[in-house]
Amino acid sequence: MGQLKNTLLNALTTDAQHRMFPLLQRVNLSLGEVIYETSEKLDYVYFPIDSIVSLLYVMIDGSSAEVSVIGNEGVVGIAVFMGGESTPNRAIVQSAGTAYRLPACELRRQFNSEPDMRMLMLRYTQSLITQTAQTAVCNRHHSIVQQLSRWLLLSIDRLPSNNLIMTQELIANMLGVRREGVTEAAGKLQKLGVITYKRGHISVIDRPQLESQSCECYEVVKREADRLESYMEKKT
Amino acid sequence: MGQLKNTLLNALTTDAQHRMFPLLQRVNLSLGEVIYETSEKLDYVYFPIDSIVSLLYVMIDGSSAEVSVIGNEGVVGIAVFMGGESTPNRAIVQSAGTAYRLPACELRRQFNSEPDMRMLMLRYTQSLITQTAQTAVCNRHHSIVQQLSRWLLLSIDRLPSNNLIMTQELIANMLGVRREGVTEAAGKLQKLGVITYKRGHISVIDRPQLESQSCECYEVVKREADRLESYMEKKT
DNA sequence: TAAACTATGTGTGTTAGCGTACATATTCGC
DNA sequence: GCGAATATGTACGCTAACACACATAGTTTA
Repeated sequence: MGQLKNTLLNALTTDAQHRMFPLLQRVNLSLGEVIYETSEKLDYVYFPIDSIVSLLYVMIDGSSAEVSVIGNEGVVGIAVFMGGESTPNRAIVQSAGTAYRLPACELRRQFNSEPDMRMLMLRYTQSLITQTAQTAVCNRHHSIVQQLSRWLLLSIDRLPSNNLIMTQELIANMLGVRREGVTEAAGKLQKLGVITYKRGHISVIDRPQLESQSCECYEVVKREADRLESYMEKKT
Repeated sequence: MGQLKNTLLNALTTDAQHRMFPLLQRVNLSLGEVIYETSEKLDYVYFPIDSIVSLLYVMIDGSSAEVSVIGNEGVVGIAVFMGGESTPNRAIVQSAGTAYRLPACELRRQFNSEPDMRMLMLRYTQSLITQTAQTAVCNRHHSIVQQLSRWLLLSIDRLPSNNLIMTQELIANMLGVRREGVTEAAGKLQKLGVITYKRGHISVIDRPQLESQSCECYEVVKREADRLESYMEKKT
């Protein structure tokens, strides 16, 4: 079995990959597409390849905040095997691209019957929890510049290049701040020579400096994700 | 088997309870006790009876924030079965009381071998994730009064009475705000006749009004926890 | 190429929460 | 009961982010 371009799928045993492959469907995800809505029952799960999906909590008054980001290191739809079947959040495509789609029932079946598959999914879930928890702390303590930096790092880590297609308005929705706040923060980063941007396009040109502008939250999440991923070396 | 006074243990099949009971040890947890430290390997898990445990993320500079609360509806130490063995947070006793303690390896064993046990633990984990995520949103958008109200509700839901033993200093650590901010917010709630407090003791005297002072976050988390709990009706 | 739309920039006043400093009140140890 | 330790109250200036208003600059459509 060749590279499946998604860390979780790659970590499966060759056997499991063979079982899985015929069930996977490659689909395109377009920017802004809502994969599932708050409390909606999930019919499919998605393993991003080069797309990024954000999990957003949306309040009654419409204000929102991202609680986690999922790229080719993960899977969208953990509620399927966690037993709840839905979650009170929205999953929205933050960066257009492709993903493998799998019927929810198939994942659930394999999760229940295959211990390896289960461990894989649970370890990933734990790293997702860490990300969410760190977001909570970050929202409490850090400035918009720090959070924007963290967010950009999380994004480019999940993309093949350092460019992302994303308006400041959308970033503001993710971070749960005003669009003007993002304009200001992005302006600062640009003045520092860390990024350049123009109308819907952002390029990171100095990653080390971006890391230094970010808070420790990025590092904590990354380190924990790496630690958990290191358990998941491929077996055959 | 009588009532075990912890929702999760109660939801086990009678068989499972019989297996479990000899392994459980009733322990006292004192206020402020650290159950486990950041990235510390877990030797035991704890099922609170009338105690409350907070999961805190602590930053390098010492500032902190609570990401979830665990009472007799849950278990402290999910990392044991999620596969990571540790998490980058601290678990600290927020309200003194008792808990059942179980060796980590026992829980892990039963989690892997007993599908019922597994589903139970995973559903609970999902509700914990919801709580963490909602905390992230709440930290972003809501005032100290709202957050304090939410926090008080979460606490008294897990206690037998409406009184809690807790200094404003500790609450401030949980919420990740200044102690003075808590003093001010608590003063407002007292002036409104919602709570009374004196030196380390807080009493909720008008719960409905406390709910109206809180943000929607409390409701969202509670509803989701109830939904997930409703799956876990005891089987025999 | 003009008009409509979308994205970004900028300014002004407001406010919640912060940091700091210190005062007062309550409880504990001896 | 007295001093030390701990908990709470209050005040002042400061700052980041807010809400709102509007200007400018690209991009799409007709």
